[in-house]
Amino acid sequence: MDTINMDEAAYTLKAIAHGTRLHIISLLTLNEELNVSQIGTLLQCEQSLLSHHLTDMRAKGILNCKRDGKNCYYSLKNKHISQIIECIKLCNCT
Amino acid sequence: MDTINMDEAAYTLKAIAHGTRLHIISLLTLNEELNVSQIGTLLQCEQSLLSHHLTDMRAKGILNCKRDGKNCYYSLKNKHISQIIECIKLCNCT
DNA sequence: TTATCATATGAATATATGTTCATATATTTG
DNA sequence: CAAATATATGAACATATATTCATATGATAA
Repeated sequence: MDTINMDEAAYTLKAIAHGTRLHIISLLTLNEELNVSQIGTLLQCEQSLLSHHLTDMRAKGILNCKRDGKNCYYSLKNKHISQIIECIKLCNCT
Repeated sequence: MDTINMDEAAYTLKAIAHGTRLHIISLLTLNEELNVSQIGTLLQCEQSLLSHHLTDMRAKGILNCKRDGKNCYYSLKNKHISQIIECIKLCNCT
């Protein structure tokens, strides 16, 4: 309940409060890991923009990244994050 | 999983992705309803700023408001929203 | 070893969000 | 009705976030 925790929670929420980013989380909930091109194709998102999103989400502790040859595979750092989407949908359906 | 739902979810998330706003939700999780002055005291938040937050959260469907005399009592429109704080804390503790 | 593919980076710009301050409105009380 | 109290509003400003574009880096293959 203290302010500091709320700010930390807000920091994480801000990192995901965006349609494209939630979509990325959704894809990585279903797929364990995907490379940037795969995500780009699935999301119809331009390369550079997607890269910025991924880099930022990684910097903020939402995603993991591992390189394999030319490709970079992203995955969820903590799967609990997926629940947020479910939770919000419940809120939006009232 | 479709984009439109993600944008809707993002809209709601953006409305709460802020330390003060999460704190408001936390207070209203514990208290059912509180008036603006009470929230202001508990949060140590300046009147006008708090009012902007409350008005916006109301406009975006997070809060309900009912006037009783000079006071306005705010409450959560959908209690599911409280879970988000729990959920995020789990994510931040890894 | 250069051409190609996958991804990242940085600067510029556009847009959205948060904060402050002054002032307005609504309600109650004297 | 005038004063006091509770809350809201709007404009100005500050700051953060998103998007685009050009270019860089890293890795593989020809």
